[in-house]
Amino acid sequence: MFTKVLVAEDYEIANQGIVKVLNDEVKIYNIHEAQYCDDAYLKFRKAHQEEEPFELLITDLSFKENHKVQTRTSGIELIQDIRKIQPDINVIVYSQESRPDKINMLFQKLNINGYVCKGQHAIKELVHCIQGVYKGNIVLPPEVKDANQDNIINLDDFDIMLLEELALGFTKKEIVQKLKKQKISPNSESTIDKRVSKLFDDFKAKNTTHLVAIVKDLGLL
Amino acid sequence: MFTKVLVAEDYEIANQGIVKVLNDEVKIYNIHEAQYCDDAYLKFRKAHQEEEPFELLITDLSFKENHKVQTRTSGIELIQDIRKIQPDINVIVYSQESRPDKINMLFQKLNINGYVCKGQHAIKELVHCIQGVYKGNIVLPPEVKDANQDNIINLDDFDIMLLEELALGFTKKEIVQKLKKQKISPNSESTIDKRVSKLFDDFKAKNTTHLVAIVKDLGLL
DNA sequence: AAAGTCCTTACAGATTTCCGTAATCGAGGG
DNA sequence: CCCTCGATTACGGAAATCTGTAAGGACTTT
Repeated sequence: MFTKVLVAEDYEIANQGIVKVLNDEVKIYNIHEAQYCDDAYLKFRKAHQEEEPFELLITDLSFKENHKVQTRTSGIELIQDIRKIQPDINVIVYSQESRPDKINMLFQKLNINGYVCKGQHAIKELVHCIQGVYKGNIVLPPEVKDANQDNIINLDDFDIMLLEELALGFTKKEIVQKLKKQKISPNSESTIDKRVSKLFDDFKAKNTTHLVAIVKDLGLL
Repeated sequence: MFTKVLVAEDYEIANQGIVKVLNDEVKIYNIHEAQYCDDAYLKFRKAHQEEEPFELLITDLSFKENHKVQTRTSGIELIQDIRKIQPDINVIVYSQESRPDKINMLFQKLNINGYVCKGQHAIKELVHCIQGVYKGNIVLPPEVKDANQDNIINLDDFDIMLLEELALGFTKKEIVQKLKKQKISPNSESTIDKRVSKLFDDFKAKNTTHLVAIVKDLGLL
């Protein structure tokens, strides 16, 4: 089993809960805690420099900013930064987020090893996840397994970029100009039209405003 | 101090944490727990019928739906339903939500007595909140106190309704028709235009799509 | 009573959206 | 080689958005 673990979670009650679960259920005792993203990063770098690296990172996604100045505001950045130092580190994300698209994004873009959803069965799922990751598996939460069958709309980077620009209030003409300036193709207004129309169909949206509202609700932006 | 308390919180680790805090810090021992909204409601009604009512409800806002069928999905409905039975019950909401507008809404629309934000200092804040509510005070979280000074954009129900309709993809003409059908005034297209333009100014939005995106991000919808 | 303010409403024009049709181009299969 | 398919692009027109100006009513202030 893993011997040295870092838990990054700003919510102190949950932080204690995780430690307790690791102790009682998984028999891991060398556990370091961090309530701030920056703190987690520093602890990680120190351990790596001293050649006693962590084997597993369990982290939340969102960290509240408060009096202390934080350069990393989200667990995503933390994971990216830590992976730069130690690419093979095992990462389990432990977060409130339950939207399948967003969770899938974590697996695809960050190559995390496991995900546990804060919720009613967090203890059981966390134990199962740690054991699975230790065996080298990718452990999806039940929420995603269920949803993964159908209902997946394949959005490429261009679609996402379009949605982001639209959500920022840019007109299609402005987007076209940006694309031409950056020499990204396709970059004609009519293609943008077509693409967005396809998104209307995909998400059953009536117009651009509706589309952005839907996508925001789904957590894709 | 309060003697009989109901804790409604689906996240089991947090649930245990609250009980522990109430025991250790506030010396409350008659604590009943509920992991489901419906469960909380039934326990409450039973206690009230047996004339041993709860004095305080501590509840989360969001409850995950799962295998069990839940008629109440949110803590808001739970509070409303419980208030119908026992209007003077003290209610403390204990939730992830940190956006001032949303928290303010809870105080204004539901007349809750206190709010504690899940976070780094949840224990201290929870204790402080319970003690304040026991003295008959309304206890705002620090997040809201800080933000309440400036930065508040006053949205009336009409504005919210407009934003909701726009986010649902209705055109202004459709909204006008709805309003006329429901005999709600104002209901002219030009007033709708003016109102939305004012919202543009308030939120520094470039167009309707941008506006809805901003408002979604702020959590007002 | 007069002046000022705020909200509602009407109207008009420039711009943008939305949704057709149609032409072009490149990749791949028969 | 030709044909098809999908993606890109061009173009056009009805509808909707956005932004002005202006006028009327309710209310307050002086």
